[in-house]
Amino acid sequence: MATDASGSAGTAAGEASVPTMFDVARLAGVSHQTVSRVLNGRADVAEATRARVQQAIADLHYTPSPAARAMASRRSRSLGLILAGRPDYGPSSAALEFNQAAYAAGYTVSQVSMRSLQRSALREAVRRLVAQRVEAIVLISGEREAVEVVGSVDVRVPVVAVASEPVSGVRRVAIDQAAGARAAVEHLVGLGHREIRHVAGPHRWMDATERVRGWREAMASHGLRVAPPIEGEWLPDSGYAAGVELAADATATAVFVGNDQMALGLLHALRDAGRRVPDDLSVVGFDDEPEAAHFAPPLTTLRQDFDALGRDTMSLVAELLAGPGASASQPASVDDPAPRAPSLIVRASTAPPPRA
Amino acid sequence: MATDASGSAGTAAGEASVPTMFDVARLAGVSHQTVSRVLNGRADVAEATRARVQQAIADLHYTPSPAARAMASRRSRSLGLILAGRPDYGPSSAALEFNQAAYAAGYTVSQVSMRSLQRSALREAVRRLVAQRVEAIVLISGEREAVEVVGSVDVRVPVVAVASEPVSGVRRVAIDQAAGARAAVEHLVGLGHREIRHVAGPHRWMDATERVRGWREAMASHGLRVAPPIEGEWLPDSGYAAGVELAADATATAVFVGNDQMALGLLHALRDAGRRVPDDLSVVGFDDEPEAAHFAPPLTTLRQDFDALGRDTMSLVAELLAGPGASASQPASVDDPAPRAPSLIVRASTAPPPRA
DNA sequence: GCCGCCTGAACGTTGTTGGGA
DNA sequence: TTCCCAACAACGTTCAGGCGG
Repeated sequence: MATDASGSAGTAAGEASVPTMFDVARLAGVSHQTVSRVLNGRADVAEATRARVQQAIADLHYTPSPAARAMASRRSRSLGLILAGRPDYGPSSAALEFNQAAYAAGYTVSQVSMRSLQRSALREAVRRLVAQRVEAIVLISGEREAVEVVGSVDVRVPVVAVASEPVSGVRRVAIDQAAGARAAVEHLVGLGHREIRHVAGPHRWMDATERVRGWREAMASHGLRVAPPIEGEWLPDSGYAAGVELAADATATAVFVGNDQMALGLLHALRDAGRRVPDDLSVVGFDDEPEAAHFAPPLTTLRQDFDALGRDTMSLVAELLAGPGASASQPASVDDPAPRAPSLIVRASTAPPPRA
Repeated sequence: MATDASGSAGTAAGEASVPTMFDVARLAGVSHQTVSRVLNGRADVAEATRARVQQAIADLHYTPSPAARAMASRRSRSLGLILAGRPDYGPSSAALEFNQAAYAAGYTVSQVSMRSLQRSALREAVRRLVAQRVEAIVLISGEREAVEVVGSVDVRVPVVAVASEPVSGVRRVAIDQAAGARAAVEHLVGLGHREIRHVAGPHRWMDATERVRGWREAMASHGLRVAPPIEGEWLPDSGYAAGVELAADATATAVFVGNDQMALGLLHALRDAGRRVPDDLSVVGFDDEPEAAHFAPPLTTLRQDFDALGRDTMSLVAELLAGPGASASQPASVDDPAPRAPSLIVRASTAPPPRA
């Protein structure tokens, strides 16, 4: 009954090596092929046999070798995730949620992180991921150039990026940054503000550009004067610098700041300059990081749902992988998901402008 | 000259499939085995042959299949990283740096992230990583239980965790939390404070426990009264709650807070209660997250070098993998690295106590 | 007899038959 | 028949041997 010629894995003297299908097959009294069918849930296996095999698998603590499986099936069941940039609240959250979704979907994600964007390093990372035979590549990085570089490498797998502007060679998932900016302006205009400044992130970031665009559009739609935005680097220090500049500007009554970190620095500068928020000047941030509710004063800001963003990313990857895989029948016509709009969180940093 | 019986990979009609060693061998006019030696940098290959093979590799854009390589060599060249907990500044930074170091060392890291700690989910993650044949498992999570759970699963690979207390079954890398707490107290005592309170993190976190211990020790060494610590949940909100409590305590002149986020909430509560910092009360934080320098007032805090922590983690993994691998000659006597001490960053939230 | 190269056999799976109750 | 299962051949590497110059 025991298969004879096959059972080679004869557990040598030294290390108790990892059991193989053959070990399971021998223990269950079937062929290795039957074990394979049980593992892959194929239909034609007798219930009794299936149970016997399962038992043997459990007894031996057998787990199939992903390497062998990948080789034979020509599928790695793994995804590549590139994280380029500072480990900020937003990207970290999105990456976490993406990882979780990928894990739930049975994929392994091999992640490569880099603190700064260097074209060659980024290209190299993509190539390495492709060499690892990942089935798709995901990029989380706000910098336009990063997305362009990754999109420009010739890979034979889907590339998905978190990006608020279209980029060739890349499928996108995004949050509607311009809508958030518009909401900020509408809120301030509703309070009676007319001189609304903007402290932007670096223009090489797509989100920064989009927020500027939304701010401009909303200002124009109300016929308001659009002063040139002040550009910062996302960090509190550059927010401080912008605050120094704005404290000297007697005409401004409100500021829409590109993110919460800069808003924090800006509040600091205004405090140092003796300008009161929101009495003298209203401030709106962007992101709603956990700290924002406790700034001085608590910050009115736009919350981005980074968790949903991460999940959307995995959903798109899954569709892309399912679509063209079936055959040529499916035209792989998967659309990028619609961007979600940020939601306005009103706190104490905004109020009607001071009476002139 | 061309090998005949072997060159099977005959590029079928449809998809241009990935080239194999045989394709390279055929193009270079050598055997597949010679290609392998070139790839692995073996000695006995003539220089001219080597060059020819390299050329063929480049021409075909050949990259070896990691699956096949793993199967034949019985090494996956991959590491497992588990991230359990909120995506805070510290863990995110350490993970980023670890990833980078692993990448530089030629390892693939397959990362699984989970927002909260559930024993079964954590065990499952470990098992899945083991099933993937990772060569080591790294855990980044401050919660004691997480480390214990991961350490308790019977895996046949090294397990390394970021942990400030010893845990069985786990190699450790850490920052000296108690030393940081002592430094905080010394700083405050040096300013003349005697009634120094502590707002701790949840005691299920090792770091929280260690900071309490350091605070106690330092207080005792100065013969100071040790009031029971207030326990929070690391978040700004719980810092606010602690602040409310402390604002009512007329005897306290200084607070050492378990992390910067809670310190922020605490500052907020004190402000709301009309207590001035540092005039009425001094505040010290922990972590030095990027925001801390712009709190109101800028926060005196203890900086942890999370980047170094991440690198140390990878270094330990590398040693562990190199050690026992060679043979039984090396007793695998690799020590855990010495914990690094946090450094005190003095800002505006601390000052001498008000004159009584 | 030493270098340089090749042949043959694993490694542990998944497809694809074809044959036995 | 209608299921179920076994044998055989990939998949793309690395590792022992061996055989020419």
